[in-house]
Amino acid sequence: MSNFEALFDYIQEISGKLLSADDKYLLMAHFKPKKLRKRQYFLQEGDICKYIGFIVKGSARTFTVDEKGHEHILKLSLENWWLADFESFYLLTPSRFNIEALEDLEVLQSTNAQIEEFLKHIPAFSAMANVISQNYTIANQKRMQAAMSYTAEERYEDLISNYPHFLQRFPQNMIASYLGLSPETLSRIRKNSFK
Amino acid sequence: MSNFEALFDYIQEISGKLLSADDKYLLMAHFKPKKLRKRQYFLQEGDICKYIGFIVKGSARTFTVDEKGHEHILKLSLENWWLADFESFYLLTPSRFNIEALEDLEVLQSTNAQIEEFLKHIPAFSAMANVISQNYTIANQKRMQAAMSYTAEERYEDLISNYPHFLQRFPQNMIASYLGLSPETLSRIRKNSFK
DNA sequence: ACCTTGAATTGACTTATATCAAGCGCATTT
DNA sequence: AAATGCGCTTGATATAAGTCAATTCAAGGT
Repeated sequence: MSNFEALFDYIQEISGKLLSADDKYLLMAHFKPKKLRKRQYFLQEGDICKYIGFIVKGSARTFTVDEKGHEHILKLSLENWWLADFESFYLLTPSRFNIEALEDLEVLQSTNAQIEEFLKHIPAFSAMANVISQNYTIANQKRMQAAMSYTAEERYEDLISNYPHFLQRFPQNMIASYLGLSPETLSRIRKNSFK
Repeated sequence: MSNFEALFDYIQEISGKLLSADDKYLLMAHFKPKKLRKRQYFLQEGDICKYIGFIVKGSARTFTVDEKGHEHILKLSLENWWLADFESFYLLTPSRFNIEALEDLEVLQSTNAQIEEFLKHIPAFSAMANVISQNYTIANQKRMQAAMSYTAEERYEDLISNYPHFLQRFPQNMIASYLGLSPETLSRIRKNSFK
C-alpha cells in the first residue's frame, strides 16, 4: 500500500532506524486507513479523541469555539503530521477542540492502546516518539514566545520564514485565525508589508 | 542526602515505579547539587543550556528580552519542576532565554548525555520522562489556547484556578508578565474583580 | 533610624487590533 | 448567463490593553 509507505518512510527518517518486515506487518495490521472529505470532522468538541491519525494526504485545522461563537485555530496540519487532541487522547477526557479537514484528507489512524504496543515492540517507533516529543516541546516553546513577545506583524513574518508553504495551502482567514488575528488585520498587514 | 530524597520521591510518584538501590546510586553519582542566590542566573541568553535542573527548593522564571528591552516571562517554576531551555538543551544551540532565580534556589543538575544514560538504564526514569512529556504537551496546548482565546481577565481567572499557589509565591509584576500583561493592567483587573 | 530601591496603584492619554459595514471579484450552482 | 455564496479588501469607529507619569508604601541596606 502506498499509503503505508509514507508512514514507513516517515518513521524511518525521523527515528534514524529501519523497520523490519515484522514491524511493518504490525503497523499495517493496526493502522486503519480513513478518508475524510473536505469539511468533514476528524474530531468534534465534546467527543473523546479515540484515534490518532497520521496524515498521508490533505490538511486539517484544530480549533475551539469561544462563548461569543468565534473560532480560534490552534493548529494547522499537513502531510506527515499527527492529528489528535493529545489531552483527550491521553486522558480520555472529552475534547474542547474540533479537528476538521480543510482539504480531502487521507489518514492512517490507530488507538492509544495500539500505540502503546508499537512503542513496546517497535524500536524505530519508540525512537520516533522521543524525537517528536522533543520537536513538539521546542515548537510549543517557540510558538508561545511568539504569541507573547511579538506584534501581529512580527508573528506573520515569523510564519512566512518558518512555514512558507502554509501560505500556499491555507486560505488567509485560516492563517489569520492561527496567528490570533482577525482576517481584516491580516489583510492590512499584508498590504503594508508590500510597500 | 535529603536533596536527593525529593528527586527520588518525585520520580517514583510520577512514574509509578520504584527505584532500586542501584538506580539511586546512579542518580546520585550524576546529579550535582547546585545552589543559586536570588537574582542569580541558571541560564543566560546566548549561552548553551548544558544542564537540566530539578528544583529541590526555590523558584525561577524563564524569560526573553525583546528589542524594546521589555521582558516576557514564558515560564514560572517551583519545587519539583524541571528547569531548562529544552530547545538549547536538546539541540545545543545558543538559548534565546534567560532563567533567573526568583528566590534562593537549590537544584540537582545533570547533562543531556547523562540523562540519556538514565533513560537507558533506569526504567522508572524513562517512564517518568514519558509521563512528563505527555503532561507538557497537554499543558502547552492549554496555555496556547488560553493565550489565543481568552481575554486578559479570563487568563487571570484561569491562573487562579489552575495555579493558585503562584499568587503566593510570585510578585504581581511577574504574574503579569507571565500572563502577557503590563503590571498596570493586572493591577486594574484585580481591582475590578474585587467589586 | 534613615535612606534608597522597587512594587503596586491610580489617572490621563495613546495605540494596536477588533468590530461593523460595504463593496468587489471569483468560483460554483442552477 | 444569472444568481448565490464566500473570501478578501477597505474605511470608519470602538475597545482592550499599553505607555507614561506621579504617588504611596513596604523592604532591605547602611
